[in-house]
Amino acid sequence: MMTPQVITPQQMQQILQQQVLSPQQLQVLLQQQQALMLQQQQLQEFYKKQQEQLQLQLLQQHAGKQPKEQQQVATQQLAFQQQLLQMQQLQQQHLLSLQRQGLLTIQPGQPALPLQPLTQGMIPTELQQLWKEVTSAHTTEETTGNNHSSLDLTTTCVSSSAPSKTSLIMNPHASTNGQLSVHTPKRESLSHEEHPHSHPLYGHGVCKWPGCEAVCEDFQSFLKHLNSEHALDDRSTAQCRVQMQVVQQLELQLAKDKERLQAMMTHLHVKSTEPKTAPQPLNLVSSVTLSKSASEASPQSLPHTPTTPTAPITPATQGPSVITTTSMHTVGPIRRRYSDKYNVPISSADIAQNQEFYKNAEVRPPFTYASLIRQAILESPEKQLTLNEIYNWFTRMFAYFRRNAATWKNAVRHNLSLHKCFVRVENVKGAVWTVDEVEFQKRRPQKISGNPSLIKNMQTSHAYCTPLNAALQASMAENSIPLYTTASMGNPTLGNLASAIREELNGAMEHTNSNESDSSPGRSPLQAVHPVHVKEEPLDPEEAEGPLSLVTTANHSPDFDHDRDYEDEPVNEDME
DNA sequence: ACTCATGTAAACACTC
DNA sequence: GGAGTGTTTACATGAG
Repeated sequence: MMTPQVITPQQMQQILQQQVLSPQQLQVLLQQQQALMLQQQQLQEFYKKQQEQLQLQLLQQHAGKQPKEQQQVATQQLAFQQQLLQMQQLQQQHLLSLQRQGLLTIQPGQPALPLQPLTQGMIPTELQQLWKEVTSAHTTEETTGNNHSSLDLTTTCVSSSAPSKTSLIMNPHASTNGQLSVHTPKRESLSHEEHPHSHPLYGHGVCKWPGCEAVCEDFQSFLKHLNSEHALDDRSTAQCRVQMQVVQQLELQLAKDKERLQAMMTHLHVKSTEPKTAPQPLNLVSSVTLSKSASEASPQSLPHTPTTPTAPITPATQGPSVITTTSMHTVGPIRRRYSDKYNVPISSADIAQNQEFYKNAEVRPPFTYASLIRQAILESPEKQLTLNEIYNWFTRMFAYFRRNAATWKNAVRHNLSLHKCFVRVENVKGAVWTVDEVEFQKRRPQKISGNPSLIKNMQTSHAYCTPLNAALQASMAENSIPLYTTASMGNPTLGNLASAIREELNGAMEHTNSNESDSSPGRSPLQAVHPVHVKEEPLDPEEAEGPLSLVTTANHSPDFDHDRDYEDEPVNEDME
């Protein structure tokens, strides 16, 4: 019985998976928080009913010995209230956690943060179960007088009279999830003896007991606090039970997430490998490599990774053509927008694999023509290419550009002419195109929400920075740096890349500021060249080649003659 | 609503 | 004259 008022596991999944919440999703969450207020009222009613029911029971069964029973009832009620409070606090902690991660925003007026008398996220059924469980545990404890027996709530619940049925129903996880070995002070002490300076419940001078956050200056005081405030009692037991449920739910969510991820990857794998065993996609969410084993992660193959599994950002126009390359052949020239290209969350997946992926899969690369052109030029040994060489680079690097030549070639020419960052230079054997990095940097400040200069410099960085990788990095920067940060956690290579990128970013920032101070990459051929045609702002050759010094293009120079491969190979112009 | 970046199409001029 | 190259304009689209 999952009510929409609580943050359901599914929603938690989304939160955990997406890393980014759309405004709509945030809105939904906020609305849910508001709905929690209504839920609260229901809880209060339920609580009253429970009280009445209990009172009635007690009156009927134990008319005589009231004092003790009443005391017991009072204790139970207190425990229940504490239980509710604890649930509420836990939920708030979750919300706070989400907030800290930037996954959830809660408006100041929202009722989620201020403590409420009752839990906000519990549904009546759960509360009822908890209530029965707590009371049963309490009863058992009272009757047996044995504190230790209450440690295993599962057992005690079963042995208790009335609520045992519900407890059983409620405990399928508990039974497996560790016999509910409540964190007794004794146990805590043991654990801390093993690790004198670390305790799961102690950190940053604060007691991390759920909902506590008491300040403990040192570990000793924390232990005192732990033994005094969180001793074995109903409250602690209830809190423990709640925590158990939280963990169980999270585990459940994780399992579901994994399942979903597996399904996604399986699905994508089937399609992407359909035409040819295309290598890995470049921009799957990095979390894939984290959550899945290497063997499982292999099928990842979506170039345009949806931020959310349920709501891919890949537009409809791109959906089919992205993976099913066979469809591309029949589609022909498609006039479409790729405005999502910069919204694609791209992880720092294996560069070579990415390259291979686009080489083989007729997938539209999620990069602008300008970026690609620039990269083609920067990748060349002398940072200059003829138009035809640019064409060849496109066809060589992207299977996608082996079709619809008229369209994209026109686009390439259009971009070369349109953007000031591309400078045409007369060569002895004709004209070549170069990149003016300064202009290129000027070109895109608005698109980048983060740091505009990052992209640029990221793109110009690294010897192993293939064109794809550069574009990937740009995309990463335009989306969220943490993406490749997380990726680095799971992959040493990626980690190196990530750190290298960070270094590069730092250096590049300075570089950008100080600008043209760096030396030119030594393009000797160009020195004998006069820029015959320069758009609007004349640039002397040095300026044109200036900021490229970061780029070391050793990678592709040897096989640059591969251009001929596609040169000789007539480009398929089937769309015309 | 507006601006901007981008993609696509097309017309045109120029050169080889 | 045709192909390739380069420029320019126009329009559509999506994002901010």
